[in-house]
Amino acid sequence: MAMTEAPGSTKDRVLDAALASFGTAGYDGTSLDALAVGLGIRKQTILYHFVSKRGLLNSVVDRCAGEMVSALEEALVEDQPDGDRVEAMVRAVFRVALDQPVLLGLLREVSRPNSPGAQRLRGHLEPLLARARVWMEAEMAAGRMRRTDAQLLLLSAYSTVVGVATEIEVLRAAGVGPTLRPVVQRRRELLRFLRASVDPAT
Amino acid sequence: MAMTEAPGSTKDRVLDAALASFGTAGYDGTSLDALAVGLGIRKQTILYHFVSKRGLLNSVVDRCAGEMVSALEEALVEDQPDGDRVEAMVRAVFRVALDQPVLLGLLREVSRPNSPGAQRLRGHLEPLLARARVWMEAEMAAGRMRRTDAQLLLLSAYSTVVGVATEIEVLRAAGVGPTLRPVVQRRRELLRFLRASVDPAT
DNA sequence: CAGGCTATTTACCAGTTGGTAGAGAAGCGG
DNA sequence: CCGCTTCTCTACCAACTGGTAAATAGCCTG
Repeated sequence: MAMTEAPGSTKDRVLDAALASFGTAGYDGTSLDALAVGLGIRKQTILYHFVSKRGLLNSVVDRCAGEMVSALEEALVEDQPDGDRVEAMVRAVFRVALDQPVLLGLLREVSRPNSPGAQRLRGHLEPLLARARVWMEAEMAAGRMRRTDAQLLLLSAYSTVVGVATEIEVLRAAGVGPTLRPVVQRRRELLRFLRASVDPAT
Repeated sequence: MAMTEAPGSTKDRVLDAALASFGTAGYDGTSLDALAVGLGIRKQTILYHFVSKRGLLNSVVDRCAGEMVSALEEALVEDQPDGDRVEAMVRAVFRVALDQPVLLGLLREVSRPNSPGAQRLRGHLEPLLARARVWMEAEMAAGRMRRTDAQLLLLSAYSTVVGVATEIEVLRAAGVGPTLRPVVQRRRELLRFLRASVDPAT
């Protein structure tokens, strides 16, 4: 039995390095040779575990999407009876984003239209989005939420989060430094925006 | 004298194709050979005009940044005395984004941290941002705008616009089709957000 | 028509890419 | 000790990468 793989295993180390490279240099900008050299192993070892470069990307996407989804589900489960669900989810996403900035980089890279892995990512997120949409529509029907296009609203929130990745990097490039502050401000803005879009009053 | 180059010239056709490819496939995902074949010319013709692949990217970035900047400046010039400057600029950006979606793709590609061309793009936009920052700070001092961090606010707006690129593509991938509607809704949201951030009343 | 300039071509290259084939090596159950 | 599986390695390759050198053709000017 293979199990989920020990954290220090070769396979896992490859996944970590691949995530970092895909997230910063992109898929095409990542070379299996360079990846292997950085890990002190041979390229063929990577191919043994993941069959192909594409397979490696798929595995990376799977793992990241898994982390993201479970973080979101935790946030929903531990939710107080009628506490602000939206806030809980936003906080969960931003927590992940701060713990692992590279993950946002990957998300952005993979959100590109014809990007390999885009379809796979969608496969992971779609059920979650569907649940959210259903919930929102129920809230609207009950009058607890302003009538609006749920899908578009979710998409806006999604692209805002992805935008944060860009933002952090642009800030760093502009010499502002990897401060926590802009991210926190951004989260506050996103929350305000969502509340405004959702508030039943007008 | 070379002038600005006729629209049908080889050089210009290369620029168009390069913009499309850089914006969708990315820099590393673009091959000079493929570009040339698509244009029915030889790769060396491209290198003759732009010296290197990097040079080609620089030219593409220059042209796009130029279009964007002049669109923004037009929007500011034709501005009514104290009409909503913010709205005029947002509308200008979205108009460009709708006219040439690929341009947003390039913007996103080039907004990546270590991306080649990121620095060059910044060189183009920096003076514009500096002007905006100065103007905003003057507004704040005069009490016509709520006190906030101008740079961070501008950055948020910027990453939102870049996010729209992602959004359009994700929508299309989700089968929603290249409707105008989500973009319009997004623009309305951005405007609402900016006004909320700017309104002197708390 | 000579001479230079611009534009495009053919020919070629060294380095890198992702990927295949097969050999060892290490561990384990019988 | 054997055979089996799992893992990592060496050796190799065809295709493609961006880029150089040089030949060719058209065009305008003198």
